[in-house]
Amino acid sequence: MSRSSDRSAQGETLSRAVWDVLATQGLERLTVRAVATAAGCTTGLVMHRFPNRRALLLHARRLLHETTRARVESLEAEAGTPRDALRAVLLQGMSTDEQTRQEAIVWMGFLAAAVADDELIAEHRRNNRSWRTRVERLTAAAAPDWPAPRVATAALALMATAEGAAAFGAADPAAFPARQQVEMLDAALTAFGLF
Amino acid sequence: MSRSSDRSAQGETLSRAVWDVLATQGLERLTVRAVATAAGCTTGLVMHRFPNRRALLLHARRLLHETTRARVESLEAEAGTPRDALRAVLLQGMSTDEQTRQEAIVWMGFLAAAVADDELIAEHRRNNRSWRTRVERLTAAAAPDWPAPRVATAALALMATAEGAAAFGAADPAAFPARQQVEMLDAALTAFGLF
DNA sequence: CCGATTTCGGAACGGATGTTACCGTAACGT
DNA sequence: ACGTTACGGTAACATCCGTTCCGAAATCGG
Repeated sequence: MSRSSDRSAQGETLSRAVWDVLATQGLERLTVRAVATAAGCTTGLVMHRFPNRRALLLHARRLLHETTRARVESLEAEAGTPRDALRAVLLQGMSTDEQTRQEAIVWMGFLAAAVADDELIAEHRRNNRSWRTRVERLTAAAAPDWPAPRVATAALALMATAEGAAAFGAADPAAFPARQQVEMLDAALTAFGLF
Repeated sequence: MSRSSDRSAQGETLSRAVWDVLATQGLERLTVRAVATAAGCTTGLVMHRFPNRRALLLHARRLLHETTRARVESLEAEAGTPRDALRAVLLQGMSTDEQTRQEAIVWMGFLAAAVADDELIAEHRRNNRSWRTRVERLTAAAAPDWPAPRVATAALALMATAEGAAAFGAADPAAFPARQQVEMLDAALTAFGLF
């Protein structure tokens, strides 16, 4: 990494390195040295950008949320109908290609790391609740005449379905290929009357 | 741990200690010493029972699968109807009480550990595929007149829903209490015409 | 162009980790 | 009762970890 005064760009590079290590080597090998190597710098730079390892992870976690939020909002804007928006937003959270599969692995890594980290678990809960609010809003838009409790239950079921599919596809892509995940999502949307 | 010649019981005690540490301290603190402390013994015993740390984790992973398999078969036997069996079996895989919530956390820990461990990921895939076969069988029994593809898709959706609910409830039990998870499962079963 | 200041590499340190070797001791056969 | 054996605790080892520190290099102000 060449010398640069753009600190936020460095934070992003390092966060990407965190994702890289998490996706390819797992949480157990997510060391400051491994992140530095993946970013092409030394531990010195990492520890000058972040006060400690936990802050590095927390920043990477936040940037992951911000990145997916931006992608989701873009998908939502591009969608023609509310039902298309709901489907597209749920689909991007599953393991349907190498990109989303790696994100699912990274997601799991952060979740496992959050067990022993108050700030990480708080961050996860904040983000996941905002994710839930979004899915509920999209579900309500896709079924405008539903009462709120029905919307909430269906939204929760769809969230859980996508999350589970992401985990399955991430851990065993051969057994849960993209096509099956898509068919499953469409079957769920159809079953709930949202497709 | 008092001296005992029952090696398999020790293996079970140590595996339980692995689950304990995984549930309360997370994968990052899952060290041989932490396991020994949780089991009330020293590292010496641990390393006499298992050739290395990986073998310890693998054994604990296998025992977890065996334990849940036994519980699931018991639930299946006790159920009055195929639909009750399907519902009960799915429900035990979610985070509806402290017991199952901890299991979900442990499950995630093993999954995160499997990223960097060939044997663990192979074990996970084996177990998860057998789990899938079971849910498909239960779904077929609950809807005898469905064609196989429909059974497979619905079973996958239900598995994913339960898995996602387990993850949500494990990470944020306040936001995803047992009642909401049960309502969600029942809504999904109803939507698929299996309740 | 030069001194001051920031930025970063890289060595170093204390501590933790997986693993090994060793030693006391309880259990067991004779 | 006694020697053997297996078992488990203890300590040590090499390595790796997060973090600190200092010097060098780059950048900036004049």
